Formats: sequence, C-alpha cells, structure tokens
Amino acid sequence: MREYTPSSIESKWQAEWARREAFRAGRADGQKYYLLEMFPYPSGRIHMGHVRNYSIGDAIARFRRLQGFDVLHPMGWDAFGMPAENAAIKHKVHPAKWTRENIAYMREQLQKMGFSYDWKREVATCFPEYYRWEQKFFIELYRKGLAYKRMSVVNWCPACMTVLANEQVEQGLCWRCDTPVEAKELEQWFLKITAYAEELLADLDKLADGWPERVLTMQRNWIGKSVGAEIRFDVADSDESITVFTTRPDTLFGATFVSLAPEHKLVEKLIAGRPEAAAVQAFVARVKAMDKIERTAEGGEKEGVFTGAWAVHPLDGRRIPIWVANFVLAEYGTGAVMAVPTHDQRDFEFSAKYGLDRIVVVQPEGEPLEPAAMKQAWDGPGTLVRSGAFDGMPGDEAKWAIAAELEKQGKGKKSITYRLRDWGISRQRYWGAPIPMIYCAKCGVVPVPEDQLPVTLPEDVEFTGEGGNPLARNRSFYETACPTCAGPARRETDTMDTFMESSWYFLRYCSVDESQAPFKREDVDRWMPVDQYIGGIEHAVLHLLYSRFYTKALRDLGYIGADEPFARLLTQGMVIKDGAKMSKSKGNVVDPDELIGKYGADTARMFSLFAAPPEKDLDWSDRGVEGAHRFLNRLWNTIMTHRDAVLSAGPVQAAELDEGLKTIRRQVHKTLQKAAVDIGERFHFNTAIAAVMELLNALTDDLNRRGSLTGTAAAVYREAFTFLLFMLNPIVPHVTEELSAELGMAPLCDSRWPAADAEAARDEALEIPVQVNGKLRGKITVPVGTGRDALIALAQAEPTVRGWVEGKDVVKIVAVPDRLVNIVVKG
RNA sequence: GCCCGGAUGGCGAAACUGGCAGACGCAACGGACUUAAAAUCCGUUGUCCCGCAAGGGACGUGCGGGUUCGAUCCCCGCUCCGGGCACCA
Repeated sequence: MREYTPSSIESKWQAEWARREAFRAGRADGQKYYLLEMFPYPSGRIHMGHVRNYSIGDAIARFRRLQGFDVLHPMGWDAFGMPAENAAIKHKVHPAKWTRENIAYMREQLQKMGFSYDWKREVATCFPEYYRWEQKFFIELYRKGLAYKRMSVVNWCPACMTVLANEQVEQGLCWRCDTPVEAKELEQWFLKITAYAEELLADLDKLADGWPERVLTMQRNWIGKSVGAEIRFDVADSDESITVFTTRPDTLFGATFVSLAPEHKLVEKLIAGRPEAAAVQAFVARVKAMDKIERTAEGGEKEGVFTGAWAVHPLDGRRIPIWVANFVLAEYGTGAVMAVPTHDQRDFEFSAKYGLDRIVVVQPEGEPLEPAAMKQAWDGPGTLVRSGAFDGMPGDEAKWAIAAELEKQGKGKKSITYRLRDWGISRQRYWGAPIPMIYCAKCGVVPVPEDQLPVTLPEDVEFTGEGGNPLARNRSFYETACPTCAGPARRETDTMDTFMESSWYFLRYCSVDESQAPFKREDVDRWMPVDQYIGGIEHAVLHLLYSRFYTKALRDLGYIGADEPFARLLTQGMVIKDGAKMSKSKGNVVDPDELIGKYGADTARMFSLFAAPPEKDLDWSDRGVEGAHRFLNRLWNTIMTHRDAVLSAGPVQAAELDEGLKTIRRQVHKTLQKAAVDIGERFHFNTAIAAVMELLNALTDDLNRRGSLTGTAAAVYREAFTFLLFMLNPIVPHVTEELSAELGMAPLCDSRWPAADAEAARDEALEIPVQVNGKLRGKITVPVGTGRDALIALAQAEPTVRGWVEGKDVVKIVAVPDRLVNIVVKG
C-alpha cells in the first residue's frame, strides 16, 4: 500500500489546480461570494498569524465553492510602509527591491500552503498602476473640500531631523539615537472623515448582524457622539468671549469657574500684562512638554493655574474665574469647559485641590445635597434648584429648556460633538504614494492635472535615515512647473498614510486588469460588498473605519453604489506560544516553512483550525501538530486499506441495510449535516473536525469488528469515505483530493457538496436523562417524539428513579419531549 | 483611572436557544506487536468517598449571592488575567 507522502501529493495538486484554473472568479454561474482576508504587509516571511488567518479564509472559500457559489478570493500586498525604508537605511537596499523580493518569497510560501486564491488578481499597492488611482481620488476629494491642509503636531527628532511615528518614540526618546523627541508643528494634509461621523455611526446598525458586537462598540466609542450645548461666556472687561461645550447645560447655574486647555488660543491674550502671566506661561510650557502618554498616565493628577481673568455667567451675570487646566483637551469640543464641581467629578477634584466654590443646582430625591459635606460629585438625576426660572424642572427637561433660552438670547445653542478627529494622511517619508499637489508662488496650491498622473517615486534616492524625507532633498522630483501658469513650482514631497492603500484595495480586486480607471463600475457592482471579511481584532477601529469612510466618500464621488464595504466580519485571535504572542523578540516563533517541510501544508492547516475556534487566541502546541498529522495518516491508511473493496461497490440500497449498517450510515449523514453548519455557518472548524474524528473512530471500530468489506457494507463505506473527503476538503484539500482520486471520484475542486439524506440521518430512539430535584438519577431510552405523558410514565417506572421518589410527595413534573424529565419531590 | 474581552480536568477545548458538564485532541498510565525501541493498534483517565466486585454516592465550570423544577449559560456584587485608551466636558 502507498504511504501518505504530503510533499509529493501537495505539489502535485497545487499544480493541478493551477492547470485547471480551479479558483478563478467568474468561472461558476452561481451566486457571487466575495471572501477576503486582510492582505499582508510583505515583511519578509509569512508567520503563524498569516497561516491561521488564511487557513480560516481558505476553508470558507473552498466550502462556498463546493456549495456552488462563484467565489472571489483574491490576495495581494499592502506594500508601502516604514519597514522597507528602515531596511533601506540598514542594509542599503532600495525599498522597491526589498519589497519586491519579499513579495516573491511570501507568494511562494502562500502557494505552498495550497490556498485557493485567484492569483490572476494579485495586487501590490506600491506600483503606480495601483497608487495612481489613489492620487486621482485624493484630487477629487480635494475638489470636494474633503481633503484640506492645516497645521498639526508631529513627533520630531532634532538629531535625525526627521518625523517619527508613535511607535518610533520609546519613552519620549527617538528609537535610533535616543534624543528626546520634540513636538513640532507642520502643515499637513487631512481627510475630512468627521463630515461622515453621523453616517459612520448610524450605519453601524446595518452591520449588527454580520459584525462582532465588540467591534461595533469600539467603533461607536471611537466616533463618540455627544449631544449637548455650546455656551458663550463673555470675558469681563474685554471684547473676548469663551465658548464652552457641555453635555450638561442643565447644570449651567452651578458653574463656578471656566477651564481652558493649555493650548487654547485665548490664553496668551487673557494673561497679557497680568501678574499671573509668568506662572501661567510656565504651567502651559510644562504641560506641553509632557508627551501624550505621560499626560494621560494612570491616575493623572489634575492640575491648573488661575489666569487672573474672569468670565461673566451668561444667565445670572456672576463673575467666575478663568483657569487653565491640564485635563482639558484642545482637540475635543471647543477646548474650554464650564466647571461645575458639584455635578462633575473632575471639576469636583479640581475645586477641592484649589479651594474653588461649589453650588448645588441638581437636587436628587431625599436629603438636600450640602456642598461642603459632599465627598464626590452628584451626576445622577434630580430636580433643578438655584437656577432662576428653571427651578423645579427635572434635569433632563431643563437641559433643552436652558439651551433654548440661551439660543433666544444669542448666547448659545444646542450642539453635537464627536470625538472622532479628521484623518491626518501626510507622511514625511519616501516609501508611500506621493500626494499629487503642486505649490506655486503665484497660483497657490494646485492639483496635478489628471493627464500628468501618476506622480511616481524617483528611483535615484539615497537612504541615510538623516535629514528627513529623501523626497524633499531630491531636486529632480520636487522641482516642477505650475500646471496653471507654467512658472517654477514645487511639488508636495509628503506621501500618503498607508491606510489610504488598504482603504480601497478590495475594490481594485474586482477589476484588477482595468488600466483606464481604478475599476469597472459593473465589476464592483457585481462583487461588492465583501460578503465575508477576516482579519485581526487589532484593526477593529482604524483600518475598518477608514475603509468604511472611503467607501462612502467614493460613493458620493459617483464611483460605486455600495454604502458599506464589508457585510460580515470575522476577527480572529492571536497565535500564542508559551503564554505570549509569537514574536521574534520573545524567541517563540514557529516557522511555517519548517512545519510544511516536516508535516506538509495539510497538517499545518488542520492544526490551525482544530486547536481553537477562530475568534479565540490559539495556543500553539508542537504535540498538537503531531496529533493532527497522526489523524491524516489514519484517514489515509483507513481509506487505502479498503480502497479496492469500496471501488467495486454499487450505490447504497437503504432498504437492504441491517441495524449495524443503518447505525453507521446514520452517523455518516448526521456528521455531514453538522459539518455543513459548523464550516459554512458557524465557522467553528474545530467542532467540525472533532465530529469527523468521531466518525472515523466509529468507522474504524466497526471495520475492526467486520474484518473485510463486501456487498451492502462496501456500498455504505463507499458513501462514508466519499462524505469524509468532502467534509475535510475545505480544511485539508491536498490529501482529500489524492484520496478521492484513489476512489475514482472527480476532483473535489470541481465537485458539489453532497446532500445529506434526512431520512438516513434520523434518530429512531433517544436516551433521555431523568432528574429528581434537578439531579441526574437515571436514563430512559424512548422513540423520538415520545409524548409528555408516556415520557413521565416511563421515567417513574425507571428503577433508580423510583428509589429516589418513593415515600415522597411529587410536587411537580417537568417533561420536555426529546430532552429530559425532571421530577420535583418534597419530604 | 476608564473601556472591551476572558476564566471549564494535568493541557488545548466541547456543551449552538436555560436541560446528561468535560465530546474531540494532547499528555499520562496499562496492554498488544517487537530481540529492543520508534511507529501503529487496543484500553484507562475530573476530584473525593463507600464497595472484593457489579455498582452507588458527594463535590465540581475563578469567588460570593440571586432568579429557576433545572444555571458553564440569565441578574447583582467581587477577584484575577489579557487587550485597548484619547481625563471627552
């Protein structure tokens, strides 16, 4: 008998699938199914996280094909990014070369895994054929007012003269030279994602069926809608005024001071010429010097300083002091807060520290609140007091009444604020898509004309890691002519955030060969939205939110019809080994190549899917891998041993089967039903595999008893083996193809999932537990569908049960047909 | 500090809608085959107690309560672990 040799089987079938173009989208005439896994960054080699992610996706893709769907299952490369530039600096290799070589190597690795991609649709984002469309989108967004430029703070290393990403800042120091990182203001490009805040929030409801609840929650919190009011406080003895945002306009009469963010524009004006000026400036400088992490550190101390200026309460005319406080954020709301110590905990703490006034204006039921005796702020419901005309009004009603009054007097209005901020896309780096804009001294900011796109990256660049963006030092790149006046002009040298590429790659896959447009409308209309998207939970907010925004923006530019890119989302867990995420620094990495070399791709796929359900973290175990491999060997040996007997068998004649064969066949058909649900609906491959293992165990037991296969038994086993191969095919495609060929079947990649025979799968009898007072005391075997009364009678007749019930009062009997009987007794 | 998850045998897990807790796999132990080992095959395996045995009982899903005939599952209050964070007015 032939032995199971994964390496020869796997390369044979990979070649055969390629020859047949088995995975080309548009081949079948079934309903479309767009299955997408997040594309990888070409870092050099694939890791176990990739193996897991793509094994999950491939099992679904192959199952859908078996079901007759026309499946689009593409793969590509998120190819721009910092590591390529770092490699260029370190190893003196051009980012383009480095990236191209990595892609070639990783593509081969993925092909060795036997993933069923339509490789004709491969996309790499670093090529002009891809990013030229991104440049076109950018210009159109600019024309629509959705892309704009403004000053913004970046991490700056004064020694390297370069901008650092957050991840390049380690404890406030530059990762390369340990110089303290500075905050530096640069003019940068932004996309107005905030214009879509309301739709991005509202449409999360449309995703409720297909997305994990926690991802929806995270996105909702990220968008962070707050409904409240903007209120204007005039500055006493001045023409200036301060607008605050509050979600609690009902507490307006309790405001005893105003707090400004250290970055607030008015701070300088307010302190000019006052004795407090020096102290305030020192405080502002100190807060600004703290990096973001420090400023928001655990248990952060609330600190502030009085400006010397006073504000006038908009409704009762009281003069209240204006402070600068470290916990007020310039980017949120208006950068200014009205402080109500009695009803806001932060203000309460602040007032305690600096001895500021407290006035109670919301009185809960019961004992009146006494400001001096309060241990913490009261932010619960109550009735208004000391609030002039609004006294006696419930808080939630007073909120809008006060907002309305302010609006009438021109001192405020209802307002909605989002936490979401615009998307900064400028990167002062080489290895990205150039932002297609030109600066002319005469004409200002001018987009690159469409017929001059793409703006491509120059090749003759040196990477030293010093002196900032190489593009900004490359004269032949940045020197250009103004498209409007033809005078000398300077090209934008910033490139785009790499999230720009990943925000629309799923559209490009739909018509990857199109050269006149980013994609064909009819292709996108056919395939979009992605029916199932799969990737890591770490992308729960940024990538998934940017893609949603981009989809809506492209819809409004007239490119597509879809509102949402991803109908269903599966977030898979991390791959863990020895209690920690697999990573080079921890030295607990398992190399996929080694694994494939030793056991074959099928074993790697099988273990990845068997060890845990997709959404959970997967604990790597070398022993577990061996177990998976043992199973495949067992499958191989069992089928090959009985191949000849089964090959000569005819179809199953259900009427001729004895009880033993009927039982075997019942489990075969039940398992087929379960596998279809577990693989196709729940994506719980681990339980599907467990059920198949149970089936194989049962078949083996039966075969051991039986000795050899003849007649009707051979027919039953022919069907059993056939079904086994179908059930396992999405998970271990190579070995199942080989075995199906041995059994004379058509290639599985061209076959359809068999229909389970409901009659054959039907149970005749069931074992039902009998409880007494909720504790298991016996079991009865009854025909399926036995009614309540018969069930109760049988239960009471069961000897053990009788022993527990005898001499006691039966209070109640719960009987659920086909489930259980519970007899409740007393005494 | 806030937000989001999680916790079930020696280990990974299962129990899908409130109905037999621990399927399946790993590890361990015993046996068969072998000169021997590996591989393979067969069997045992939640903890504790009674029993020579067949068998039976108690306990058991992080901890403490609650709802229910019945809770791994629902509710309240905690502990620990993991991930995220932007003091959000």
